[in-house]
Amino acid sequence: MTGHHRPTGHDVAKLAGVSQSTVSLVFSGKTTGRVSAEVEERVRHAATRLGYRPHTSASTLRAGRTRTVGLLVPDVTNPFLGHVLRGAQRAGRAHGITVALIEPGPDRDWQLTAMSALNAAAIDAMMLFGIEPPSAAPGPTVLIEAVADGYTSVLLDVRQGTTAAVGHLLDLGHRRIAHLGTDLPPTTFKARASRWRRELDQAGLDAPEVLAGFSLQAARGAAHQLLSMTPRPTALFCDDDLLAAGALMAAHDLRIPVPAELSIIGFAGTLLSEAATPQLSTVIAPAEELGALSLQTLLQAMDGHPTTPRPLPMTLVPRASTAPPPR
Amino acid sequence: MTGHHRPTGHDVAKLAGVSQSTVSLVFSGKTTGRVSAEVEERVRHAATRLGYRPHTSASTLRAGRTRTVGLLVPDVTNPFLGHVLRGAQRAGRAHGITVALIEPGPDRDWQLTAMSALNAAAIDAMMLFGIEPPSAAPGPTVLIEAVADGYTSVLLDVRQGTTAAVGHLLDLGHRRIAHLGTDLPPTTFKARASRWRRELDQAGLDAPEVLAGFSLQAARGAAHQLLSMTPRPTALFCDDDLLAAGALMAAHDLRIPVPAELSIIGFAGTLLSEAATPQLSTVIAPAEELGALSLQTLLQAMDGHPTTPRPLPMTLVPRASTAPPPR
DNA sequence: CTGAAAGCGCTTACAG
DNA sequence: CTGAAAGCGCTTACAG
Repeated sequence: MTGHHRPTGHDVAKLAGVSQSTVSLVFSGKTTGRVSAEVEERVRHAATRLGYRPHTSASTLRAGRTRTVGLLVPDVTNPFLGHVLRGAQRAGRAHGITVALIEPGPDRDWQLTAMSALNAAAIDAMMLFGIEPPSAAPGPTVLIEAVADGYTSVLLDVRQGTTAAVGHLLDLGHRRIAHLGTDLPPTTFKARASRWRRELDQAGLDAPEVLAGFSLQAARGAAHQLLSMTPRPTALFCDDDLLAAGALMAAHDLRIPVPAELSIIGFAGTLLSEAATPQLSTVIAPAEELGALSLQTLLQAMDGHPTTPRPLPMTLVPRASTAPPPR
Repeated sequence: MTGHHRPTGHDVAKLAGVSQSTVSLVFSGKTTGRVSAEVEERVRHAATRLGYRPHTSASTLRAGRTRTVGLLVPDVTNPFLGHVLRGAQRAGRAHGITVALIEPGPDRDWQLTAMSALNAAAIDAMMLFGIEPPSAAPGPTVLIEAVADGYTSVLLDVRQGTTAAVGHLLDLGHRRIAHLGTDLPPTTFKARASRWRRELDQAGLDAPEVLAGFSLQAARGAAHQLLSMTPRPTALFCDDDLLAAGALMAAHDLRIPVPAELSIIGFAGTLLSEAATPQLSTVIAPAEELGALSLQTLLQAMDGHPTTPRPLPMTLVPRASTAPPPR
């Protein structure tokens, strides 16, 4: 808190009997063929004694890189997000990269403001999750679970996940499998809708679809709509566990027993699906892996070796909310 | 991505026909009595034309402050956390402060490493949430929902919240109100336990207590224990909504109808309490307010005006998981 | 293998 | 009210 001015590279150099440049070389890991092992050892020893750590801002200013990337999201309270962030942070740690979580706020201008964090040199690059990208990327950018012209994407295999979910319901014998979707912009939601439709078509079936806002209450309302149709759907394929939880509430409201008279399946595999009663069948997304892969993909792009990783597979987890339809 | 080197204060100065110092003055808001309104206007205009933004690292290096504070937490997937972070970020925005979310990782050394982020000048100060503080603070620090010698704390009024929860159950007529607690270190959990005990004592009652790890499955197991006691508790006071959700699972396992034969009340007011079936009665913590207040308290401490705000009141929300005991 | 030196873009006394 | 100048702590050619 007080006193001792923070040790600098000069202080270390003096103690080790070398120049400040040498200290810098040691700490930036550019030591091979430049600094002898013995000198490096002496420098590290001196640094430890003084409690020296390179000053991030000084190095950023000089080198023009912050070694921080931003993860931009519309809503920091999204339960899925924590896992993605953790995966990205862990992957970043190995490369000395920090991941900053940024919630630009709901309106479009704020989003652009956040993008220009890049300009302000606060971050070197960014990952967008649930945020619509500007028409031209202001810097190295990766989209998570979304696709847009001119951008690199890291994706879940949502089509495969949807097929697994709908297939599970078909296997159980359901014929009226409605879709409780959401109208959020990211392409991931469109993919669920179109794949659901395709699966029904292939089975020669049809069923209604309702799009709801991304909240418990919105989903509850939308599920009420679906469940008051005649004939009533016997199963609900929901775009997210949150929506499935809302559907569960609606079923409860209407005294429709789950799974005896109604099967509900979610998507994502968040805590919500586990905590629900009955526990929700769902399709688990490998969230940490998604975060880690996004970060790695971003680093590759920054190194000038852009790659497009293949979509990550999702895993069907049948639990207590799905069963054969009543007859 | 390409080209145009980033505009600097010099570029703006040249365009506006002033010196770089003047540009700096304008952007650090130290303009009163130093720069005329007319010149300020000219500078801002030029800056807008060039898309100039001050370089954070340069200003950090020179001024010795990053204007970033860290929010350190043991688990970024905690559903309560998002709201705290959002409150802190919003409050920070008004002061030009950025809040960085940092998960040091489970083991003690990492925690110390994270603390020394302060030394690395990445953050000016920090807020600890669910993290045990080192014996001496390495810099300006505020504890959220915890108390320790030599530290400033920002607290929820957990005692009042506990009294509200237990009182609610007493009012409904319950006499065997067990406690499903957790053994996490932060003092907030001890406060719940002792206040629960006091409320029972005052009513001349006694009841069992089990401490569980902070997870759905641990809570489920602990609730099994409580619910297999004779006589069986008619109500469960749970330290958190997550634990209450686990208790709900246990009741479901044992075919004990909630709330007809068992009342369950949670703590926190997260999405989980709303999404549960039946919806959980709980005591809502003002999470965003907690985050905002923590940040303000931290800023005050950094300005040399430490204050200890009074604990934030919690709000009882009776929902569908509590009812009079069976007779 | 090692060091002297320039300079990244700001902030802040200081002089006028 | 405005400007010239020093310097924050690094990185990185460059010279030896």
